Amino acid sequence: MAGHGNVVATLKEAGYRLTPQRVMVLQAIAEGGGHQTAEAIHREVVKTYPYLDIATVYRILQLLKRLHLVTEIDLGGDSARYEVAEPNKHHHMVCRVCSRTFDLSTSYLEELRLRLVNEFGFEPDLEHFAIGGQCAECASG
Amino acid sequence: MAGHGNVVATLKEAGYRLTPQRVMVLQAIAEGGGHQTAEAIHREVVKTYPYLDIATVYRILQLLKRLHLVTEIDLGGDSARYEVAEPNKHHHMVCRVCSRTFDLSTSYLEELRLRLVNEFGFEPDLEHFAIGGQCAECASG
DNA sequence: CTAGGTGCAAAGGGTTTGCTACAAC
DNA sequence: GTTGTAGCAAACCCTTTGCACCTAG
Repeated sequence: MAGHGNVVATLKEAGYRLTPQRVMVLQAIAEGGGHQTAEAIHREVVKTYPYLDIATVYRILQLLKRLHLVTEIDLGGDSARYEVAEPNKHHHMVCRVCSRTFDLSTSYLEELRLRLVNEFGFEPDLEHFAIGGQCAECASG
Repeated sequence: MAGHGNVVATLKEAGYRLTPQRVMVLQAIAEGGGHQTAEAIHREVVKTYPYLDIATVYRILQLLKRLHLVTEIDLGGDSARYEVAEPNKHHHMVCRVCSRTFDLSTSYLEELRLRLVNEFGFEPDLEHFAIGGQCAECASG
């Protein structure tokens, strides 16, 4: 897998250490494909490194979230799920007043999508999505 | 407040008892206005009836949810919030294959709205919302 | 009367935190 | 050598559950 160089670079630039645990967690998220729970990630890594603690997984996930390397999807009921962040994929919020557009990470709509699929079996088209509304500046001004 | 008759009727029809606790919880939700947590509801009722247990609040909320009298909104991070269900207000899912439309409770988009407001200060226009996609039947058929 | 509901207390599950030893740099 | 991290265990928070008593119908 290429692209891991980015992760390493991002970690180092931010002054974080590249530990085996972080590499393994990152691999597990990437290889797992979809949206995985912290527990699933832990279960996967433990196969090859039995000492990894679930608390460490949570700390790493927080870190990766903060660095925008992974995205958290949390529907409330069960545990949160994590996926590799795809920086290019996003939707838009369009202000009806000033017409400016703001990026909106796919994860926001991913939560909605997951619920529609799970609860209704309805697979929404969310490819080119834009939400109209009023931005913070125009609302306060 | 009129409309409480509906609630009483719904409870009785379903074979449930009308207890003071249920009335008080329902009142607290209605009067609280927005989306309240179980703890906030409990805090409110306890002012006039100090014996109400938080577990009872949760049990009543589950019941009201099951009867579609209140709606649960759960963003994952903090505790779930509850609001009176407004049966008339809903959005639509439109199947791109069969063109049928399916009702979508406002609570689904309410979660999205809350996140956009909280995290970006962006107030989305979600009045007449329709989501395109493919329904369960057309996806399996 | 009698099923269903409440209060109390304790358990549960996911997530976070304090601390000491350890490893990346 | 420093300082951030991992492992461990315990705490945390919200929510659920078991059980004996009580109350709405």
